Amino acid sequence: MNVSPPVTRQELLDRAKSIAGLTIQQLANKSNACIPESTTHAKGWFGNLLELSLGANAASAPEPDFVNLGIELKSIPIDDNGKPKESTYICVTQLDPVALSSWESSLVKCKLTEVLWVPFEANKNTPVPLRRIGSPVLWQANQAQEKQLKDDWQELCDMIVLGDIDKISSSMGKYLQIRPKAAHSKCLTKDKNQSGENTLTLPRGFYLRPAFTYSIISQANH
DNA sequence: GCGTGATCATAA
DNA sequence: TTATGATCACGC
Repeated sequence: MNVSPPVTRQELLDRAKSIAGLTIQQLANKSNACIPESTTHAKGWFGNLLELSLGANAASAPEPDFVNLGIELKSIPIDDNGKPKESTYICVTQLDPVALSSWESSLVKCKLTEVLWVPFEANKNTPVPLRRIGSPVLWQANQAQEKQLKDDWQELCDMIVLGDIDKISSSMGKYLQIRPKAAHSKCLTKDKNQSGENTLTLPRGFYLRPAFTYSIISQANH
């Protein structure tokens, strides 16, 4: 099945609503997709199926999934209580001071301008095909949320620009955190900070803490 | 290696 | 039980 990109945000939301309540098995059938027995070696599998099902541009580029709408698609695993099981990956942490000069032009803000969150059951005791898809939430940060994200981002980026990236801990940041994002811990990328010569460091990414994503997806019940 | 999609596995 | 640090798969 080849799904064309949605033309309007309402169309996108309608499509997401139409798959809410389905099991992963039912959604996979629509796309003639095979379900992995375990997600251990297919970590991004559901996210990819969701993109396919909703008509996202399958490009692996640092831009929103629905470029024409400026909307990012995120699947989010929840437990029996509806709480996120994991933090949510946003994007890589750029190490170029120029790219980090302002929140307004940051990759993080770009990705989080508007997000379609699609929760799904991820209880270990439930076989993958029987897990159900939840109600989608189309979200934009309110003023308080954006301020906190910006503050976290600014604090973390200040450290990167100053050459203190190795001092950054995942425990920093209230909503936003920086953690490793690589194939393995031996990966290296160039770190061109203000302190002088270029060094190599482990690639990292920005993540949203579960407490924050929970406040977002529970908006649906407010 | 970089960027996409993320979850795994173990220490705290 | 939770969160940090590490890792899996894929296209290019």
